[in-house]
Amino acid sequence: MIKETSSNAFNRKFLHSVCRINGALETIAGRWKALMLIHIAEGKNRFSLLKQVLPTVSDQVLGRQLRELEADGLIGKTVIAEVPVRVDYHLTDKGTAILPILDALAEWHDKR
Amino acid sequence: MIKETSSNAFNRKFLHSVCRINGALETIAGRWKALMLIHIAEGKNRFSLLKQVLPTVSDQVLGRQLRELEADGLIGKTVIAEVPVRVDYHLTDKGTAILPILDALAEWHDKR
DNA sequence: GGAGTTACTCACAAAAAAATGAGTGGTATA
DNA sequence: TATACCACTCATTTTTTTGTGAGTAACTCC
Repeated sequence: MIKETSSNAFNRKFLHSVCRINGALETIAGRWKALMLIHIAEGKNRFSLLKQVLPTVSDQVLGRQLRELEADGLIGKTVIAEVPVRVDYHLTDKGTAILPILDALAEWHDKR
Repeated sequence: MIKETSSNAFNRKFLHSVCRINGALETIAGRWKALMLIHIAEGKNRFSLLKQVLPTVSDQVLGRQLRELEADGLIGKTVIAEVPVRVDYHLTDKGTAILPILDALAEWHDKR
């Protein structure tokens, strides 16, 4: 049973309506997403390659975060009919555009 | 009973160790924090003023996020012995430095 | 004495995010 | 036939985050 009026969902919508920052933060705040974007940019652009560099992420979370990044337009995917199937991910323009902001965040974090 | 080795906590530490972005995101990803920072910058710098502009936030969450922002060095507080007691918040240098990054995020979010 | 103001805090409940363990389908190699 | 690879997906549990409702202290005004 879904409560349409749960405060939680209501508050999320409220925040989206008053400020776009919340939308932006939601698309990149998934625990592994920032690192996934960076790795994809550097050529670790497949499910199994990402698992190598993020060894402790669970399959399910990795799969879901890939789907979400795709749905939010930060990455695209190409299915290559090799054997076994191979799927390559790449950053879209929007995905590429977030990288300098992530850098800025990292630098900011070192401030005193 | 606390599991020191829960994957959840382990993964968080792992991410912090490999990339500062995750630390930065954690400090600002609380649902209300970005907006709180902006309002404090604009003079809505007290508990009750923040409640006015964020009417649906709960007292507990507002209080906790203020504590966290303070612990992370983004805001400072001044207790003024009026009656009733009054507490003013202000952005630190670090808190001020995040504002342009938040703006950049908002702009980025509008990209196609 | 009772109500109101400010700035919280606490125990608890609900919702969301992340993790676990197993399973799918196609192909190819031992 | 059995095992392995790749790229997932599912049902379920665990952990974290957010929200609810009530309560606190100190003081003032009626």
